[in-house]
Amino acid sequence: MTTQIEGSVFPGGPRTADGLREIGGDWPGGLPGRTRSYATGTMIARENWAERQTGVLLSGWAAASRTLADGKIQIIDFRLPGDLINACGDLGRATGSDLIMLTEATIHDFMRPVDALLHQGPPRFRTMLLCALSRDEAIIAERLVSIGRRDATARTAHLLLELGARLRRIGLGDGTRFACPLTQTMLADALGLSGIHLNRVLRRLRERGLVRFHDALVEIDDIDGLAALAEFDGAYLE
Amino acid sequence: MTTQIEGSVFPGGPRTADGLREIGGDWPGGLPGRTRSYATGTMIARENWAERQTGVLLSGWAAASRTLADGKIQIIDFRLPGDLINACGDLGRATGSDLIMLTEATIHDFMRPVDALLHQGPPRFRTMLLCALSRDEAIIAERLVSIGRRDATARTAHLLLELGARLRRIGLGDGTRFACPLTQTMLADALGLSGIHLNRVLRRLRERGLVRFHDALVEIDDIDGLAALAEFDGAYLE
DNA sequence: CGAATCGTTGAGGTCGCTCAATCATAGTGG
DNA sequence: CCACTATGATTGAGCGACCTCAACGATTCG
Repeated sequence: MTTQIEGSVFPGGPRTADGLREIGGDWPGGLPGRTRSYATGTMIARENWAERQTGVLLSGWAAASRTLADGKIQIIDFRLPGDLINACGDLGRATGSDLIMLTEATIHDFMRPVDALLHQGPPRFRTMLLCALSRDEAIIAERLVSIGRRDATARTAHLLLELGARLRRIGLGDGTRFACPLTQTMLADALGLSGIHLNRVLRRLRERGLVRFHDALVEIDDIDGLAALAEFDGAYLE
Repeated sequence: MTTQIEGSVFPGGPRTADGLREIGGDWPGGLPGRTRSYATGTMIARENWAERQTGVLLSGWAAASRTLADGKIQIIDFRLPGDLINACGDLGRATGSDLIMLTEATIHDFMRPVDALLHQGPPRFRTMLLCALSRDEAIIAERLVSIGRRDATARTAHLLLELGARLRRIGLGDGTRFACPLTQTMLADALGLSGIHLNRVLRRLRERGLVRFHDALVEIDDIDGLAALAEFDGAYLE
């Protein structure tokens, strides 16, 4: 599955996010820190976030999630290349969610408390940190609206459109066709649905000619129809 | 209703949040900006967030919310005294939610783009801004988990416990008994439930001896039972 | 081939929704 | 003082979106 994502759909596509380049460009001495790879399925539990774990996801997909006592899982947000990881881990609060690698992934850790980064890093970094945090919040808020007040169909459509738009911004696809290494169960866990029901929702969306999701590939056939169904407005993604 | 909150339940309680004092303490010249009052029900639509509207809620309750095309409302978060308002309004992204005053409220605007505050303000302010943002995100994420994966009863219990804990931190109540100027409909809109169903949920919680909500007052009778039911852990509130 | 994972479909149950009515309280104008 | 209205809480009845349990097919991998 990972191979599919990394290799076949966008063979020469960029593997590095714009956001990362921006950070690196202004940073004295380039990009200090340590880059590490993680295998698919690696989980960093929320108790294990050390203060130096503020970093950037360079490649691959990950998910911030929570697991409840009865085993139910809620994926809070998917992390795509360029997204900050654990932006505020050492400010005194528990991070609150686990991070699970959904593909092979590489993460660049800045190796410093985020507080030091904030005060000693270049001004541009401060702005970026603020931007990244506020975007995270906007994304989560939008998901909250979806889960709280949209039905399963609109909710699903909305998430697929969001993923397409986010991937397009980092050069992975054109917003209508993109590699998506998620299982239906994972998608359901992000949407607050059961996997079985999501399966039926996807079938209906497919039968209506709106979007197909198969073989780790999302193909949006009617982006206007889908956006209308979901009331999707990508402004919150900047 | 507002009088009830302001006057009777916690007659001498602090009206100013700790967080605000912290900001003011380090700020050169005290607390520059402008303080304005708003009447109950005043709404600042998300299109109207000007860049200078970054500020702090000094008193009263407000709600960040979204209204969908069919009229359904989702309250994304309640804003309590000390909470930042529109922390990232001028960073290029639409704020994404309306702000509605749920009581008479006063907001202190810093009257500068948040970017200027970030770079020119005291270092302590940068840290606070980051803390405030990450806390907002944690709160919203926790609500997302609730709405996505907890049933209506646990969801309701969780929110009431959260409100109690947040209010306690700013000196409004002891976590088990606090003024709450919300209607059941508002509570329902924050929880992704219908008002009618929330009413039944509240009745069941009352009959089980866990919590009572009446006359703009929440009284938690069995905080341990309620926390167990909701799997509540207040660590995400710092 | 056996095991594991994922997707797909059917059947039935339930949680939470919608529609509708009633009651309580407060405010308003005559 | 009393209609009249508006808002919010409460309860009943019926329905539907979504869940759970269960089975089965397809694919991959050791």
